[in-house]
Amino acid sequence: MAEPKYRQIAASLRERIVSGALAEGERLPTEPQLQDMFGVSRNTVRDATALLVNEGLVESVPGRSGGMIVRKRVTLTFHAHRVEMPGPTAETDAWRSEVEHQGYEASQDFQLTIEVLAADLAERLHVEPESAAVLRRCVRYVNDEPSSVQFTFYPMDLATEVRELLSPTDIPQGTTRLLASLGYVQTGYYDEYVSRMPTPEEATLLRTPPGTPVLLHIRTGYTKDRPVRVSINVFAGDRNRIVSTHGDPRVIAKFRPEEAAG
Amino acid sequence: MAEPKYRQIAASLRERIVSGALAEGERLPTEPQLQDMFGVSRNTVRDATALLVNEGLVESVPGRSGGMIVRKRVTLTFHAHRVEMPGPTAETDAWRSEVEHQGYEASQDFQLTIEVLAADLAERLHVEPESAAVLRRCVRYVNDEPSSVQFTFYPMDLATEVRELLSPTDIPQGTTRLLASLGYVQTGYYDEYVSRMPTPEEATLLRTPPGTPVLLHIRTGYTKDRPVRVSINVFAGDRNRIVSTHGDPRVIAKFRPEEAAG
DNA sequence: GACTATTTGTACGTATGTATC
DNA sequence: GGATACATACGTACAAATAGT
Repeated sequence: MAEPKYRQIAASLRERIVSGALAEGERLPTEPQLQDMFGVSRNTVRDATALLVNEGLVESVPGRSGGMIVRKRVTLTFHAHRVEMPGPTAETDAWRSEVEHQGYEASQDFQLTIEVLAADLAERLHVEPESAAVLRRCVRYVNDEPSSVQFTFYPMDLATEVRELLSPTDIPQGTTRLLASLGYVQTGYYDEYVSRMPTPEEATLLRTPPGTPVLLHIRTGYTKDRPVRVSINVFAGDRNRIVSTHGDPRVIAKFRPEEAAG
Repeated sequence: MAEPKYRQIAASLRERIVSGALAEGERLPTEPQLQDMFGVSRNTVRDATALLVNEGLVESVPGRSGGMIVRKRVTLTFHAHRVEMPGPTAETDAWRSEVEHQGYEASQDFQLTIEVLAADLAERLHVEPESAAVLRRCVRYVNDEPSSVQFTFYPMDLATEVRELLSPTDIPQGTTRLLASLGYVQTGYYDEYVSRMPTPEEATLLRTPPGTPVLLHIRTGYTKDRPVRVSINVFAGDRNRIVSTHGDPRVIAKFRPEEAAG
């Protein structure tokens, strides 16, 4: 057999989806219908649809008027450059204003804990592995749907200098600005971008359907003297993209005017 | 049933993997062994391992000494900031020197075609949809394994001005530098980062196992007068990360010395 | 090269459970 | 409750890939 039946069936359905013959939100034929159409058993049909689910193309909904549904995606744009580097462009609550500027409703859950640092995080912060750190965690919702989670780690010795970091509520002015006002001016940062499948915890938290990867943005911030924090943003890959601009701001404003606003 | 059997089995195996009890490259118990261990049918065992495969945790190898193997990942770092913005830091072949600096062997396949622009690309380039464009495509191999693909689109009218863009071979000095020497100096760019599951074509080209997402880096480059190109980098998510630094170079050099070199 | 043993892959059948309308 | 859809779980059989004899 050149190509297994279930792959042929998946290819046939995939073609109808990407070509637009099956639009977003539309239902695929039901399993019994697909059995008849392709002359195979139900299990073989399910092997085919499982492939599409894991590609993130369709989502299954049980029940009378359920079925395999072509997934739609509303993409929120997250501007990596707008949040940092103190100055006139830094905003009170950068993420919230981003979301609202794009016409959505923003909310977040904040939580503070003290954690033992994993080796890779300790390395980024230039502290001993197993050191303690303050973790400020923020689950972010767009239109009441979880969209991303941010984990920001501060070395413990910094938190003892800047006691506000231990405040168990969101800091309205932003921690970057707070630290700057106390002499910890961020003069540079190191950004990493990674894509992988979510852990089960992340999938539950972000309510990602099977076949949805996460996009990680890991930012290490430095003053002129030391690393001051590591921030890990975990984005549901089907609902977010990250944008960053470089070079002459007038040029960007000319060709991406929507970026200059907000 | 609170939690389905196949999910319980997957959770049990997952725990042994993430805890390190099952190290990278090691084999999971075989299907018959798992049937005995958990007292379930082979199909149920396969449902469990399929979950792990789609999470990118394990990979299946058929055959006598095959099995389900815990995946290992060698991560190549791609520096987004080192490639662009003409100046003393721009290198002859930025990607190649990156890879070799990290101790791997680099090679690439180059191909030039003329394409009709899709709507989203035409928008980025500020040209009419369905316009023609030059596509310079580069498949990049690390240690002879495909690692990423780069698609760079130049508007057709620019290619008629800069005929070298139509050369069907790699331009050693780099197209950014070539364009700059002809007066098309890149003064800014717009970066987008996206994570999604690969299309079957991408999965074949990059030889990604099931459960591996791709990481997309889309860069639109501008002179002071116009967009001059869109470059789409498709990275196999299990083998690549993208890094970008901002702010005072001395600070970065102090805390990430490995970034200053190479 | 032929053969065998082991392991995963494909494909079928059946039965029952759960969610939704 | 009844109808319809997907989800779970069992069983069976044979195919394909791989390593060793």
